[in-house]
Amino acid sequence: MLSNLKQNFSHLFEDDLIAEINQVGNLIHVTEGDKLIEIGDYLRSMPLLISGAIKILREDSEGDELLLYFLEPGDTCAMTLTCCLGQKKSEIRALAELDTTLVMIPVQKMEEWMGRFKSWRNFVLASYHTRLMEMLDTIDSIAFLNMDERLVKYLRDKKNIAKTDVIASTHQEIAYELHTSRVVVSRLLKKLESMGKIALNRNSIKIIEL
Amino acid sequence: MLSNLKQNFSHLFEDDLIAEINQVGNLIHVTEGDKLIEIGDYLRSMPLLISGAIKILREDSEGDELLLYFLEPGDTCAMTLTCCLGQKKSEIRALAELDTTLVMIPVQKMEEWMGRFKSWRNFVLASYHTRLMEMLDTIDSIAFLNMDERLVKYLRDKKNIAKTDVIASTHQEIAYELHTSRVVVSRLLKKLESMGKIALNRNSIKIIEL
DNA sequence: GGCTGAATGTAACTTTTGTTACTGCTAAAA
DNA sequence: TTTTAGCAGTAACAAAAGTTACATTCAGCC
Repeated sequence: MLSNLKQNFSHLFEDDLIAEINQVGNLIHVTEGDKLIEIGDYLRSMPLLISGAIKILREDSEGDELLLYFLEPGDTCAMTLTCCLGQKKSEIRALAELDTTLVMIPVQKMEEWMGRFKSWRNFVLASYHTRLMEMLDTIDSIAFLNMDERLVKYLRDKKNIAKTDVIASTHQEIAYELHTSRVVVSRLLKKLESMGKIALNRNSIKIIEL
Repeated sequence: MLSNLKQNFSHLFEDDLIAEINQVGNLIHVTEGDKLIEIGDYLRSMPLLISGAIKILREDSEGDELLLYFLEPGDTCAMTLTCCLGQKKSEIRALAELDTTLVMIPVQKMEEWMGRFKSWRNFVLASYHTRLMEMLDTIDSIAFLNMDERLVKYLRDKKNIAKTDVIASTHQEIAYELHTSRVVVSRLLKKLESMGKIALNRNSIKIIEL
């Protein structure tokens, strides 16, 4: 575990802290599609992402979803931080977007480290910063962009996260994450295809140039 | 200033910290409509809200606005926190919604206090928590609600912030903050009036029952 | 090979939101 | 008092998004 940890976090944490994380952290692997957090869960540990990607989703009153953002290696879940510290229920759902490896840190430790390690404090604050910025970005998208532009952004994000030009999603799945309907997604995808920007196949979309 | 401080923050901070805030903090008053932060500003101090209210706005590429949320007494600006610590430009605009009193804390102090005062750490973390929750709420509104519901929510919020049933805004102002057009706002307000929920007057809206 | 269920394509229509254009009203300035 | 600028009301239309309904295609299974 140490080697993996260092790869993503050594530039952030001093060796002492890395060693402690190595001691108390719990290394876990999850597979694409696995659920990590459900809305309403109480959380007792926070994740440090070693590899893979996690998607964070919000749910409306009808049970429909909206993709908020992705977590990538080196990230932690800011929502979890605040939930742990405040003993609050989770307001979001977290699913593995890819096969993912993470280190789980017990709440007590993260509180203790806030006092002991300046680098930990900075990491936690920086995490909040990036998360607030991601949320702003999400707000920009849904408030300022039309669905066709949001779809293009979504495809770009997916491509960057999975590091591949072929996105393995159905139109229905995309519709869920953008909080719209399958018909709308099909319509707009077709338009993108006719513009030569993507190629459509059953269960997958190839990005040509976006 | 001490007395004001204690009123809003004494349950959060130990006396030592209150005393220090009293020493290094800079008490300022602003009038409704005053601009506190512009997009792109570098921030060198963080505000603690004593009285009044601040509205936080986001801007799109065309220069149009969107109301994100309000800050109330006892709050601080989470965006400012991250900007200060990360030496980043502000991503938001802050305007005085009401006549407002705040204490400005220099960046160096807030960093120092993070190490020295547990209560300060908790306050900063709790601030991030509430702000993330507010942002989630904003996302819920724009992603899941129709304009008529958003308008109702907006009017309720305004009423609660100003603690009055009469909202002194033009339709144009409301349209800016909801990122829609004046005609749409007029239309929906008229509908609310015909349902007996509000009463419309020039430059003001009286909330009857929402 | 034929069956089946999921995925996709598409037309037709509705609803919601945004836009344009013009009206009249009101408060404050001249 | 008259003028004027900003505010509000509303009709008519356009665009974006959501809905319904049905046809077609495809992969995997029997």
